[in-house]
Amino acid sequence: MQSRKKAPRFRREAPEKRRADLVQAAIRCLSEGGMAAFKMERIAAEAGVSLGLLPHYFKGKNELLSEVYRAALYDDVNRKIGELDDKDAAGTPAARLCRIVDAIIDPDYLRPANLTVWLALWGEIVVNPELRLAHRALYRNYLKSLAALIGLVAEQRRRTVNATEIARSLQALIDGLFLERALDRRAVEHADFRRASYGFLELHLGKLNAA
Amino acid sequence: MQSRKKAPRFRREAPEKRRADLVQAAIRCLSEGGMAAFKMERIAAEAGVSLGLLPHYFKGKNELLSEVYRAALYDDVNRKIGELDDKDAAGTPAARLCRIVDAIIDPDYLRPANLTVWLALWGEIVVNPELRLAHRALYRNYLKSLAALIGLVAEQRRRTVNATEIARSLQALIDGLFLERALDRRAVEHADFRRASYGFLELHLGKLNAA
DNA sequence: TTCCTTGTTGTAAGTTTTTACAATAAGGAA
DNA sequence: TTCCTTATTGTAAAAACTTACAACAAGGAA
Repeated sequence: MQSRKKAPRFRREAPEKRRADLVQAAIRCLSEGGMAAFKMERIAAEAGVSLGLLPHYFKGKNELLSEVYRAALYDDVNRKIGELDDKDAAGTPAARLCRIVDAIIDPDYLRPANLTVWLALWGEIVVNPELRLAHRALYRNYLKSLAALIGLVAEQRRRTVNATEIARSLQALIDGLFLERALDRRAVEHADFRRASYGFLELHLGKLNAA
Repeated sequence: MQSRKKAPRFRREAPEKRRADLVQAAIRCLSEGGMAAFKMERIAAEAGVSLGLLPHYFKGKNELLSEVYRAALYDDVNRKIGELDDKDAAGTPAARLCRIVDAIIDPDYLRPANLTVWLALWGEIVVNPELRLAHRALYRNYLKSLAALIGLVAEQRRRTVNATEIARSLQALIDGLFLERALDRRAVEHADFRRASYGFLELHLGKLNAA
């Protein structure tokens, strides 16, 4: 009676995959409803599993939140740092800088839904000492690498600039526009990000060959 | 026996004053612990009243949050709009612009604790349709006024600029630095705000006589 | 096929937080 | 002073949420 073979009531997943799925589901919840939507039951539903599975994978809400931070911000920023610090990277420093800027203002990355996640995490980072320390170390590292590359471009062009300050202001400008976009989707187009960020950089470094 | 006159167990306040006090207490909670600290009992304690008083003044948590939004952001931005739109304001347009910029980067205003409140409210605005609509109307209005003043300065100086874009980028730059400061208090000094904002404006409008 | 490991479920207990309300008393009015 | 209005309290019911756990079953191993 093969046709009577009952369908399994649930699917057993490899722990690593399930864990990653749960984190992704949590991120989706954050992007839809901010911290208010970061509820165990909702996350389980979003992942298509029962509530009872969560404590099996995460000791508590806080551990899940840390994992979300790691998956959403940490890995992302670290990828940029990796690219920034890649000494064997192809192209001139200016070309590498353009690649990084393009990555930072990637349209897919600047989705308002994505900023909803950032806002929620920032709101937590500011208030959670553990996350705050981790984030500071990460972010300083990132800005340092960005500043180093900017300094390299300036050096090649025989320009004297405050690379640290330019890097910080560039990131601030982009974050600020990102925020405006999240609060008012139609307020900022992707082209605005390009004009603002490249415009700002070129004021200090001269023409960059943006793609 | 006058000396035996028992001390009152509580003080009766005028409803308007008590209401305002409660909202201020809520803001203080937000600034200390973000949305996680936006709890009825904690707010009552912060205001020095009993938990039971809150439902007497606010139909629910959401109503209190709206009041907080009004008190913390709405009034604040409206004050700036009022100053921006004041046709009888003293001084040249450039001087007025400097006054506004100084107000935006007021050290007292840029306290990290204050940004904690903004972060919490932004996180809510993004997710709460009612707040979002209110905030958009308010903010567009603000940027429009700021752009108008910038346009006026440019006109006087016979410069052709995209005032709307400059206004938006200026605010984005400041917001972004504000955010960095909140996440890492020592990362951005007040002088950095001055240099960044005036530097940015002067690139487009020429020298401004910052105080 | 049968067995065994462990991922998964359902439920319920425990905890925190919000909301409701009857009783109390502050403070002005008469 | 006495009375009256209503701001305020204390408590408890209700709701929302997290955590714990015993029982079940998927799916690979033998």
